[in-house]
Amino acid sequence: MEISLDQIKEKLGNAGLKATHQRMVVYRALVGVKSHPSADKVFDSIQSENPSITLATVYNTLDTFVEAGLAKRVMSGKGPVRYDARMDNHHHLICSNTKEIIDFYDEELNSLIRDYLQKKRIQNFELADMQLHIRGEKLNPNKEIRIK
Amino acid sequence: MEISLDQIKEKLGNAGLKATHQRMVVYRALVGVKSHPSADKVFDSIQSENPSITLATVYNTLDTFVEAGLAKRVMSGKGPVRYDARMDNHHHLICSNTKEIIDFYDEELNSLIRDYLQKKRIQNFELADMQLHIRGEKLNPNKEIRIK
DNA sequence: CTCCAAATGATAATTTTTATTATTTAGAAA
DNA sequence: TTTCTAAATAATAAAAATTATCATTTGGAG
Repeated sequence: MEISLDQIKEKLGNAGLKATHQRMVVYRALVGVKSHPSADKVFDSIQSENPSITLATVYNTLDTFVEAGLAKRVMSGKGPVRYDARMDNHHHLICSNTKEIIDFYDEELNSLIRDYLQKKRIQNFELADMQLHIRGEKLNPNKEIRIK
Repeated sequence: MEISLDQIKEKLGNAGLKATHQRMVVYRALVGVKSHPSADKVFDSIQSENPSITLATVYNTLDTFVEAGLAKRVMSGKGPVRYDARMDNHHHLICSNTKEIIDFYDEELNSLIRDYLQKKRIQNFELADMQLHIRGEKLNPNKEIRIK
């Protein structure tokens, strides 16, 4: 179930962004690639179909998406910044070995943390979002991570 | 209560690292500067007293510290990687406005999350550490953030 | 359709980080 | 204490990541 161009156009519109060809392509790549790609990886993945789109444009576009609330930056430790188009609250398992960033959706955990922070009353700080970085190593790099 | 050179020497020794002058200086700066400095900031802060220490050495040294378990990388979004010498489990409030990274120590929160993850049984993944990135904005950039 | 602010391409430049290699040094062993 | 050696550092250079500049193009409001 790939995202359609119309859906992307709508997303961009809702975010107050012009629906340019470049943005459509970058957004589709970001959603499609899954693995929380770096700007460079996005560039690579669109390169052959769209040779005219510059790496600088990819950077700018991803930046724009982050500003507009269409993507998040995810940090992995070393190396380039990586991006995530999934905006619903979720967490990340970060494998120091394979550099994979694996989504960890867990509504129960979300509310656990959210409620706790709420209770804490952090003053002079408007919370935008929070995510848990769970760092570790895959024991078998070739196998998937199974939760529960 | 500044950390003494002997204490640093001991820390380095325990981590299996030679206690070189450069490492002592970088470590002291890292602990002293508080604000989760970037390599560049560490370099700046030691520069005048230690003009012979190269930026490359600062990078290498910080890297070595991370490998050896004496420091952690902290990511702030944009900009360079920042480092944290505090190794006990704690979280970070990240102000998108001032770029500040503020420590958030909370033992109750730690065990809340730790216990939850334990219960979840994440397979094929050896957990090293976890930290919560709490992103937001200081309402008044000049005032402190108060918790509870 | 026209028009213009906004976006992009095509660089160039900067910033951040890593690599290379000759020289120096901490600390183990004599 | 002195000697010796593997490890660490300085002094680059280079690479990787990111941002800036500015002339040209374009989405979409009117």
